[in-house]
Amino acid sequence: MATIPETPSLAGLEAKWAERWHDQRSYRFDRSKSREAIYAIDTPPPTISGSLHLGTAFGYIQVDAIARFQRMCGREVFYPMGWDDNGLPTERRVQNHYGVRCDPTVPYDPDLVVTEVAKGDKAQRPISRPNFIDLCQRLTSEFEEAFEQQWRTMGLSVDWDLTYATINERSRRVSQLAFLRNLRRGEAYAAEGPTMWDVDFQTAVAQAEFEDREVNGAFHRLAFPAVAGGPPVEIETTRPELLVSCVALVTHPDDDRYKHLVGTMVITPLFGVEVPVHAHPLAEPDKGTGVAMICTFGDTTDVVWWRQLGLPLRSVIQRDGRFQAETPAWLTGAGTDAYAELAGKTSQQARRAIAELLRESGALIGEPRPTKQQVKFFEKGDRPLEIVTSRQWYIRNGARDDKLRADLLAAGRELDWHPDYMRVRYEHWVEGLNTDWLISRQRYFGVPFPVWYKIADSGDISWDEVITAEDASLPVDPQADAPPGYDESQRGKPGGFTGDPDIMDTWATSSLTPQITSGWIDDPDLHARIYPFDLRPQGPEIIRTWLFSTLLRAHLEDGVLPWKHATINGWILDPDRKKMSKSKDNVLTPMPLVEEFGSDGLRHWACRAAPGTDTAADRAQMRVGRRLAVKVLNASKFVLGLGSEPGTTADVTEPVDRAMLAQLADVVDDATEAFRNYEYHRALERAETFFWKFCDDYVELVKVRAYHGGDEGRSAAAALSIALSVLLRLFAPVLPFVTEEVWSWWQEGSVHRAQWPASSEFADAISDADPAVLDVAGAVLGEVRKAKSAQKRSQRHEVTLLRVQDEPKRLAVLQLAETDLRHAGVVTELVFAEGSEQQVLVDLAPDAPVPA
RNA sequence: GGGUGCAUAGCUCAGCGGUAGAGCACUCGCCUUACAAGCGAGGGGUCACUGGUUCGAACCCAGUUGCGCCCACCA
Repeated sequence: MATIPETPSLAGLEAKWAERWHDQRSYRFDRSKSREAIYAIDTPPPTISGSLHLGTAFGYIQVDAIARFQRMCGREVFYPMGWDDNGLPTERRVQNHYGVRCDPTVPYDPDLVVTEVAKGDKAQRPISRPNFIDLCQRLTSEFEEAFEQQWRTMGLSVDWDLTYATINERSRRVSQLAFLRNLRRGEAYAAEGPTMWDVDFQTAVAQAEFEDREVNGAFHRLAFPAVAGGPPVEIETTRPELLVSCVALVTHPDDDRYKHLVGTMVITPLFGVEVPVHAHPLAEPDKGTGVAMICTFGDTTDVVWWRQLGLPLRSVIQRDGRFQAETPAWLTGAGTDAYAELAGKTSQQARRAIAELLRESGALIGEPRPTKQQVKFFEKGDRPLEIVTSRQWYIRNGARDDKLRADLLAAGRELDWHPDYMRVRYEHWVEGLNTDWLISRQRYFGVPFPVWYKIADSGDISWDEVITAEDASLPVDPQADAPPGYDESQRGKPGGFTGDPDIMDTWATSSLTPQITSGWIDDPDLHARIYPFDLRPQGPEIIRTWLFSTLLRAHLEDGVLPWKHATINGWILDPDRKKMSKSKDNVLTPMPLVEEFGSDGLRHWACRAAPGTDTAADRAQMRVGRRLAVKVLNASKFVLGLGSEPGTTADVTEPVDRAMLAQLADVVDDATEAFRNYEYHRALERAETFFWKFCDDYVELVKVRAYHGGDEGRSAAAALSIALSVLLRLFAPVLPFVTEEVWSWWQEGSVHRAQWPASSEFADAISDADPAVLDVAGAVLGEVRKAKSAQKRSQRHEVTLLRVQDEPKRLAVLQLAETDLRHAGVVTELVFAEGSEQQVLVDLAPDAPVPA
């Protein structure tokens, strides 16, 4: 047992205890426990970057408080930590960090040397795919170490032997096996079709990764001559450059203005292509002229029309976002000349060019009218998404399967959400799904699809002849490994094979975090002990991605819910209540705040916020936490400095002491109930309010008696030490450092492995206790303090006469605390008088003569 | 446009049927043998607005306004 320092301090507590917890494996998961005795958390793997964001820390600290509570309740907590190092963010970071880019045609260079490049240096040298992946792994492992250090400093009670990375071998194996099983059951499939495409990253993008942004556009009004003569048909478009891809016009079937046109042919301006006019209910009479141009493809509605009306495919935009160089086959004559002006241009460039051509030709009616429009972007992208035709892998998600959709909605209702209203976001997402989940990405750093394709004797790839990897061989890299029954010499040869070039979307891996961490494939014993998990904590913005996709994979694989509870944390706002974001340059990182307020101060701030509630990054609130931690140190020093050995409940005989413990019993019951319901903030609030009252009123009342010893003094000392033990444990989940420090002064072992307090521990010290004693005495003491303050006297100033008038019943209660009240108020004479209402009269002694 | 959450002291937030709360900030005091990085006291609020339910509403219901977020919206 350590000695109590003369002046206790928070300085150095993080370093001291984080190291000791690590060395002693304080939070090691004991896998010998049975399922009922285990609490399993499906920890979110934070995206690896240079430093943690304060918002990330905010959410993880709340989860840690829950984990610590469950551990103290006697459950073995399975609390892993993952690193999301998979996918695009890492690729982009490697590109910028080392000034390289992946070029699969470059051969592997085993001696490649790269160095960090200066910021803003945009030059990127091409390197091979294996070299590129090496760099991704090198960079992420550096960041992982830094992250772990920061988390430990903030006191996360993670078992650091249970870390995982979304790109490591186990994750690749689990991802590939789950995919193959989806494929066998018909839940995964490949399809060729129009796909939302990012022209910069040159990859397909899934519905969940779209976001709308407002951009400046312009309506161009165009005239289409009718083949049969008569007035031309006018349309409005914001994408005139797609005129070359126009395959039809469309109008609403009930629009009387245009009914006569349906079934007729018109001619595209400039390009001279004859296209039909169709009727379709998705055409909106009040948009533009009421007649829309259908192109392959300008937007998702075009895709619907194209499918339902059986229109031809006339795409010209390539995967790099540029108009193809060759003149499209459907153009002749003047159309060929017009196209020459567009070939090789980007959409933006083509738009300007075509507007000029249209103006010259007279097909443009009036000038383009500027407008603001909402356009779909890849959330990480810089240019609008285009729609290109490509072959992609999908997993069924209920978008086109009513039974599956209904099952997933039912699963969402079965899950316990904290707060409950977050469930609605999930339901809306599932109800609004309109495409299956696109899981393939045309990128490099990620989990490859474990499939190959046969190459026909003609040399053509037979995309329908899929060769799948054997389960036991996983993980495989089809770019490096030959499929079963083939050898490497047959790669790319007629009669041979070719590997699938794509990788899986990062969510296709992270949707399997429960399977990855639980040992689904390679550790069935562990899997049985922790799966399904108890808790999935996460942010609100990834309900539609991570939460939904995890639930989907578990449903498809096992037909079960992967966890019982989901907690959704709130956002961190800057002090002006604006959402923090990098673009606003108002992002705070946690470590400087830890420096200033201590980890306990930061944790206190995070745990004062209700689950799911957006919270301002308020330094004043963190200072409050720091103050509380300091107070815990000092109050503990006082209690433990009373000298005697810790008292027992039998020593607590005085009414004031019993009243305090009776009130504490209620606090313990309430805090326990709150924590069980994931309301860590209520538990903290209850404990904290009690603690300050305990310090200000109870300790002040009994201090002198405790010093004096005897039976009465022993009663106070015992009550104080019982209360301290309980309070330290109540605070332990939120203030792990200061509580552990104090615990180490007088107890064996860690407070974080101590039993969560129960009021039954001191039940025999509070039987027949009247909790009002403390309140009544505290109120009178308050009157004494007020009188001294009003007369600008020290609180140690003598009260020559204290006269309390009150109802007999309250007087009787007050008399139980008479001696303590005399000591605390420095009262010489105390008089009680019965009366109908409370009146307190305080006579202060005249100022003492100044000693000569 | 649909959904959802929020609106309580100058600020940040608890409270969610039973006499309006905390911290910060502000004012005035106090070296008081746990703590001056402390302690005591004080001022400060039609609980957004309008109706309703109730003996009683900050709290429940309906509507209104403002703010945030999610989804839809590319002619």
